[in-house]
Amino acid sequence: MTQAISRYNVKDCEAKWQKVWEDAGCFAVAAEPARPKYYVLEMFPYPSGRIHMGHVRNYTIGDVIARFKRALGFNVLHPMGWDAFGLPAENAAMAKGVHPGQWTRDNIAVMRGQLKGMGLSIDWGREIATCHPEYYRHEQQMFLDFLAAGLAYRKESWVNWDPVDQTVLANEQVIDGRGWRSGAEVEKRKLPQWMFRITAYADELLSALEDLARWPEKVRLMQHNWIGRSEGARIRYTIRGREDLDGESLEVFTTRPDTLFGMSFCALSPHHPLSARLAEADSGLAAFIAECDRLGTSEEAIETAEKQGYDTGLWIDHPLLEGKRFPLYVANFVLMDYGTGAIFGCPGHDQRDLEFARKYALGVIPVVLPPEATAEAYEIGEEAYVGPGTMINSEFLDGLSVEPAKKAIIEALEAAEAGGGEVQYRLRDWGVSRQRYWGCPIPVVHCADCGIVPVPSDDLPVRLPEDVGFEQPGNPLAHHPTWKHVDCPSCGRPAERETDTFDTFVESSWYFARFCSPRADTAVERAAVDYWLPVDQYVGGIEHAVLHLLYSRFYTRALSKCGYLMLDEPFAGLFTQGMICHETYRGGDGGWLAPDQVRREANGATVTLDGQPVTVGRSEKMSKSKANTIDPAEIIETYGADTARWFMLSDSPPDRDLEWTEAGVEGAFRFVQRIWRLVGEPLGGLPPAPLNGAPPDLSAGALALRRASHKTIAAVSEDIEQFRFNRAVARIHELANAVSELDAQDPGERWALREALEALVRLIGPMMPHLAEELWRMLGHEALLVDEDWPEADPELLIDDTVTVAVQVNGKLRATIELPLDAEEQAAEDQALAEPAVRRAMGERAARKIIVVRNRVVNIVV
RNA sequence: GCGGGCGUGGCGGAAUUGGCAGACGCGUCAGGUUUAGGUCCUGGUGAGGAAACUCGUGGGGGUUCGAGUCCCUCCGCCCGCACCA
Repeated sequence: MTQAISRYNVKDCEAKWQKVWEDAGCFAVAAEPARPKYYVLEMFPYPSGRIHMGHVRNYTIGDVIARFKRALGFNVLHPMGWDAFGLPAENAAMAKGVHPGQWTRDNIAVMRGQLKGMGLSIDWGREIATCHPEYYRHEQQMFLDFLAAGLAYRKESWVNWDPVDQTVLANEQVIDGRGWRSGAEVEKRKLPQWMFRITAYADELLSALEDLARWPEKVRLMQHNWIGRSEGARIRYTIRGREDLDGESLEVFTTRPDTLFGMSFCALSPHHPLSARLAEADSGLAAFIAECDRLGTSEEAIETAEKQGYDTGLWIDHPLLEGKRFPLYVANFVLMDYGTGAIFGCPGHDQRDLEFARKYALGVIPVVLPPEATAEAYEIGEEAYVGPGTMINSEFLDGLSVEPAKKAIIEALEAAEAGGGEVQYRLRDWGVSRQRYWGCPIPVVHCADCGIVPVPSDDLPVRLPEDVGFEQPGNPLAHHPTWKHVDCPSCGRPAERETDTFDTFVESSWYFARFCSPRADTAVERAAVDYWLPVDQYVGGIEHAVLHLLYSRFYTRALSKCGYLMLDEPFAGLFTQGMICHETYRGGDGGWLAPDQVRREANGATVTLDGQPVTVGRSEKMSKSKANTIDPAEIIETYGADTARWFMLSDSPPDRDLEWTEAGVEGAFRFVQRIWRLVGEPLGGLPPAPLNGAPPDLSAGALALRRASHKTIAAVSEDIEQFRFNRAVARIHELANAVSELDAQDPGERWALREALEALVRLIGPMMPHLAEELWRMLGHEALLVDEDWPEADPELLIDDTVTVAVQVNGKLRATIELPLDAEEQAAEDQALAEPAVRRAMGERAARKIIVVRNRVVNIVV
């Protein structure tokens, strides 16, 4: 009854079904308030030119979820767009003379085609590109609203300057002292900047992390640490020693106010305003500050830098001890970015302070006595003591432990009006000004008379000019002959536009909301966002743990404050996928070789195509710099999208790194062909669709296959729900094996075979949609598989009537026995003791104790 | 330094959360069909052993009838943050 069939024609088939889905508008959705919705979103791509393997993995995972939820009956929103502003477009303009806009649009066209070739269940009618004025005009309006709400402001501040990209970077965009994109060592510069007041939400962004139950613990932790909440106290000191400053106060922040009586100095950051003032009259100090600036902020610089200070000659009074005064230094290890930019030093209980005190021969007074130590004998050696203990040498704090001492000292400071309790965050406000062309113009005008004037809403958008040149370094907007010259919207006199553009992370902070009503005249349509948001499942790379994912959480709150949304958290569920890795190769000259420049010889050695030796390196993240990339377009061309998708899901759990191998892809391809034969060959002998109730008196083989089908349905459903695609794949392999094993003879068996094949086809649907659709049609169904409901497992077929139980003697496995499900303990014992291998292992000894775990194990202790 | 994760066959990884370690796949070996095959089918494949068995989840120790799973300790690798007061 089986017959040989031709090979599955991947290319024709995939193109055919993609067209069918598109023509039928299968994935176009509208808000339907009566239906449950599910919003699946993958981080939208930057249009760099071609899709890479990371995209394939990202969009495959998202598409499996989208198709699965759709089959479960949800109204699924699954859109796609382009994060289209950014520096690479400008670099391309400089290198190739193409306009950034043209380059971007060309790339989008190529990549859209590539993504469509993957067979994604995307509502392409909602496609957006952030470089389009219809997108960024709304962003400009949001900025004006933020400005009015006090959420955006302008400030002169020390910034991270990327000398290669010629722009400012936010703190989150500096990795190990280097620009996140250029890799150039970042310099400190003082510039006026537009800032977003993310710190206003520091506490909320922190505490709400606890409720993000469907976010990876790792990401929540990284955000927790990034926000960096510390409880402590602000302490005000009076400055002495110079007439014009005498009586002014200096504020410091500390998390250890309990150690106030152990202080021996205060120190200012080199960037503290007071340092600058003092340096005006002190050339030695000015030189010291310049020296500090010269030392980088790189990891090595910090590790090797010695604690250094400059004695200002000034003194500060102790706030609670009459007549006690301490020297004031400027010190290289005090950060202006954190707290108040000034510290008090307690060498006994802070390692940095101790090193500083030893160097400048300052006092070291222990004020916290470790539990085992005695006050008389206790001294601080090379290590500051930071553990718990009892207060000593501390006036009214003596005898208290650390936490009560903190409370008591804060009360005393408040009473003396010299400070009080305070919470500090490591999080800084988000600097959004970028000195670049290819970004959203910041809609303000600088007027000599009126100052900073927002562009009126009616004049939006402020469009980027198309006619710009990239001949000179710096920002083309600033060099443009006419663009920036405008009349002041307020007084009408000649004024200048702001030439900075927004950080591109601003666009990605609200695109998920725009997708809900992508063609609306307003930024968002309330009914649409109220229905669709939040995103139910977001999928993307871990690299955005504290960038995009933190900015978006802030921005959503800011939009809600300004009336755009009624929502705090944009992403209810988050999944972070692992990277795609590949072996690395180096030739004789040490240069990197691409995978298609090497081959494997029969003896296992790896050589270049002309036989030269190759050093095989470890598997690393695919990157252009190591030449270990594989172009997904070539894979899809050769094997088809289903094979690429299936391989992506097969072996590695999706949150772990995936090792790309040629053998693995070929294995996936063989499975595609195998399923094709498995369904196609017995086709003529199967009962026709639709399949009605099972015939009575099924053979054992038919019943076993039915059980396998339903167990697989249950397991795969659960696995997809839990993102365990690799396990789902294994279960599907098992069902395929079970199908192969049954040689269907009678009508009951043929019935069970059709049931199994239909289950198989429906289960692979989300993962290999083209193959599944083709086979569904071959099985005789008129309707499209994408419109079918997800299969349901029959609970009765999930339970076997017998179970295999392990029999142990003293915990060691000696035999297995078949028992009826839920057999009585006595029956299990009897059967276990009757096993020859068990009797051998027991020898002459009698059972002292028998532990029976029903349906699992019998353990005989002798 | 602080925080987090991981360590299981030749490889990717399973293991119902304390109950048959190695599912499934890749690779490989043997046999077969076709034979131009890199196709397909059958069987084997943690190590040692002829077998009975013994050993085996990074190392060491512990709890337990029973540990990959729990506890202690050490080692290695990866990631995030880092002079944060």
